Amino acid sequence: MIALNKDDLTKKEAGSNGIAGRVRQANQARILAAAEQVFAQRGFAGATMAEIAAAADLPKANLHYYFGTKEALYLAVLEDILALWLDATDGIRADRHPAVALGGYIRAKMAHSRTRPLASKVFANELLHGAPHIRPYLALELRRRVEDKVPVIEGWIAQGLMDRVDAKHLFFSLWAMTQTYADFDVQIRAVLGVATLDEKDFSIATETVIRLILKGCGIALPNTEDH
Amino acid sequence: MIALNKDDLTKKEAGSNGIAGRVRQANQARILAAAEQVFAQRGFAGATMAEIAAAADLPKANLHYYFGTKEALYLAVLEDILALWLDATDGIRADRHPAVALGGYIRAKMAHSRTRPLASKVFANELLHGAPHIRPYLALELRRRVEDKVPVIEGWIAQGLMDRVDAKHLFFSLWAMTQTYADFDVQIRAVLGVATLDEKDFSIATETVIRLILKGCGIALPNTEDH
DNA sequence: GTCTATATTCAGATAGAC
DNA sequence: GTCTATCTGAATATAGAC
Repeated sequence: MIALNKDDLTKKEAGSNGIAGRVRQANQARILAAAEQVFAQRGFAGATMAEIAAAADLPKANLHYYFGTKEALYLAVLEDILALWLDATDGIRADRHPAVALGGYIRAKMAHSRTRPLASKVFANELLHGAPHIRPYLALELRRRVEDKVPVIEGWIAQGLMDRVDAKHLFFSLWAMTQTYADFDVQIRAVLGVATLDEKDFSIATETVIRLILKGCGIALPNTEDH
Repeated sequence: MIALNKDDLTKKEAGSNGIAGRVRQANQARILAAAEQVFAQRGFAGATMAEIAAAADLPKANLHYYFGTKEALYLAVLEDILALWLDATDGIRADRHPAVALGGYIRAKMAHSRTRPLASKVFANELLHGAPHIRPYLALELRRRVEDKVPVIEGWIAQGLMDRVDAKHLFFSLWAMTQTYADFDVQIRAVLGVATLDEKDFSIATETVIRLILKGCGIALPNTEDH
């Protein structure tokens, strides 16, 4: 399919944004997906451009052409992940009952661990080694996001909807309990004696975490069943 | 202090186990400590023998003389950590009240995160990348250890001392909640807005986790205050 | 825009002097 | 037993043909 029709060429700057732009987008997406996989498995230092190129089924020089350096490619992967990361907290709002909001948050984070384990691992690896590439982001964006949610939790406490629990440490526990199923899945699989974590394993995990957290925070089920 | 007195030489095989043996032990310990630090910060792939040597304040060739290869040194570090790891579960026994046993376990794991964060990070990094060096250990020793503790939890449930909670997933949550304070401390420090986690931070963290877990499992305080 | 062939850098490992 | 100097292999990056 090398031939291209007229419609494709009607786009402005067709030479770089038309067909070629599509090839570019497709190649970049393939490289990013391959890079996420290799960085998740090997870490930043352990990953090689050759392995990423092989996973993307493209020549090595292609990666440098699109992303310049290994570090720039890594940053591009991290950026995708970070955008994804913050969205999950959206459901934590003062107008919701804490059982619905926190239960939904746990479900979302667990679904995340199941569907995007590689993203979680890349992020975990970055944190584990002191977050050299995203420290500013943590201190600004993540911190602000948590600061936004703390008053919501404290509002629920003031309304008597839950116990007096330190909101920030509650988040640390939530992140840890849910992300461990992606980051440290080898350990979980070894203890459970299974080759892979299936839907049922995640279902039990999700219900266990929700139960521990909701009951642990003294949150009763809401009257209306609107979740 | 090159000269050595007669007493030192009276030891059997003095040449390799006497003074020299002590130097050997001291050097090996220094190398292991330096290696733990560098492996924790950089991961296995990111760590270099040169950096470990610099941290140990010894020439690079010395490391190869004592441990042969980088991988052998890494395995020696992991072995030390693994021995330490299993001991913490010792307090989980059927003859204890779950509030005492699990509360004590959480305290022990939290103390661990505070005093040996580097060990925790080396272990976390190994798990994160699929545990290539310790997979057999996980499937045998760790799994057996958990299998030993599951009946203890289920005994407490049968006695009505706690809710019906999946014992294995309870362990996954406990490990995650406590180790996150060592492994992902950058994230926690960023959100809390502090440069280092001090005793007070760990105190709040410990009480929060104990509260969440004990209440989350429906565990009431025991009658006798023997902890 | 794409890719082969190569330059450069750097880390793991060791030979051999002390 | 210890360490300097060096070898060897591998990985990032790029020059230049197509």
